[in-house]
Amino acid sequence: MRRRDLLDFAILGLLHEGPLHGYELRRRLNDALGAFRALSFGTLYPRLKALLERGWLVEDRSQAAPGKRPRITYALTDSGREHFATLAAQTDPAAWDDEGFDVRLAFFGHTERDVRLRILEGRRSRLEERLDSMRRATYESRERMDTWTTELQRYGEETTEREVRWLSELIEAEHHGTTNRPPASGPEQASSNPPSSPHDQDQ
Amino acid sequence: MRRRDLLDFAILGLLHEGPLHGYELRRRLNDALGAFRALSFGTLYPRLKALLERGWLVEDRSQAAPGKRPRITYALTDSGREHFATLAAQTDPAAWDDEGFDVRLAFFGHTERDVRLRILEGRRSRLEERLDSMRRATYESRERMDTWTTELQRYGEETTEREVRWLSELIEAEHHGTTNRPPASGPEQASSNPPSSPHDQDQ
DNA sequence: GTTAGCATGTAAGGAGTTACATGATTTT
DNA sequence: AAAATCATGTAACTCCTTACATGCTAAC
Repeated sequence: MRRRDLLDFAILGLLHEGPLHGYELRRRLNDALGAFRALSFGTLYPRLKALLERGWLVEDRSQAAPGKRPRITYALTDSGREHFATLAAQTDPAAWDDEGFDVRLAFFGHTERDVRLRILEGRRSRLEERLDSMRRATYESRERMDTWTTELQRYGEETTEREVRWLSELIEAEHHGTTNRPPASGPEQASSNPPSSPHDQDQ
Repeated sequence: MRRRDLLDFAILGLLHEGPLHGYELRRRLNDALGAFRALSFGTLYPRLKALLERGWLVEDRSQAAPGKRPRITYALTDSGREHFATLAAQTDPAAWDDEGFDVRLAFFGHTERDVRLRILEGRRSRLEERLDSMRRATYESRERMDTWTTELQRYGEETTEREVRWLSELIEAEHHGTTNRPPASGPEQASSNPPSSPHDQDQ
């Protein structure tokens, strides 16, 4: 899944909840998903056009009251749903690198459990590798490091360790969970606790 | 300071410790600095050429034993040192966005204290704004969120809060610190503690 | 001997931001 | 009345990764 597909995946995923127009789509992409933090219209609109051409979306311009700027809403087609499912089933390394992981996680509600587990575990190994190389770099450069470089590296390592712990908790939760696919339909009370996060007590 | 200058800044900064060749420079950029995690040679080498042309660096090909591949080392010129200092004095928003902050922090040893403070505070406000918009997004979407979306947002907020606390500690340390510019020359014992990090006890 | 790491470079292609262009509606 | 936000789009530009090309040296 290359960069481009990731955006497609996110758009198609968001539209599972119902039709949206470009502006709103961008807001969700930027605010909700950690990734695409600075997605611009210059990227989004041309991409929406491409998705239309492939038949994954249909547009609805009927909202345009005469004399008003058209407010175009986009809706998922069956083919688009299918394409999303194909992407959601993929478990290549792109699913767990910095680029893709957040987006994939955001749509775990539409992802099979075994795929979820592979992605979480892939992400964890990736971070563990990174932690190794960070520690090696810290060790190798210990001579020439000043206060801030040291602090930056320390914080970086701590952050990565923390994320590894978090992933381990999510993986644990997946193993214990009974549902394979919690209904993405009915919104659930936020009070529930499946991935259970005993974050503030641990360490 | 745009993207491009940031790479220049990092290269020039690294060369303050002494001449390096391209391959090694890349290793340092990738390993030590959190940013440029995947800087490729296709970016680095052309950039080094550009820095040569501007007179900020000089190359030394004399290491090339006959019949051997040349191992070109790059060294800082006075003009390069000057340009680095100019960049190090800048305190525009680019210094505290996701792109630039880590790199700027990595070279705080060559940065004046008032500049350091402005950058740290700029970064903190930036993150506080982000936190606000994350919380707003969480609130607005509370109806339609499934378990994983919730968890992703919770973790994101927690991570950002943690970074804000970290910055506050660094800012505190800057206010209390007596030295304006800890000697970037003599490598100090890693055991020292200026930005002092009582991380594992707090919260 | 063959793989992995050291070492330098170029060319093409992809991807996305910035800037521009336009205009309505809501808030202050 | 002005400013902010909603809303859609295009074009130019920048930048970077990927793939290619070459060849040495150390380790297994």
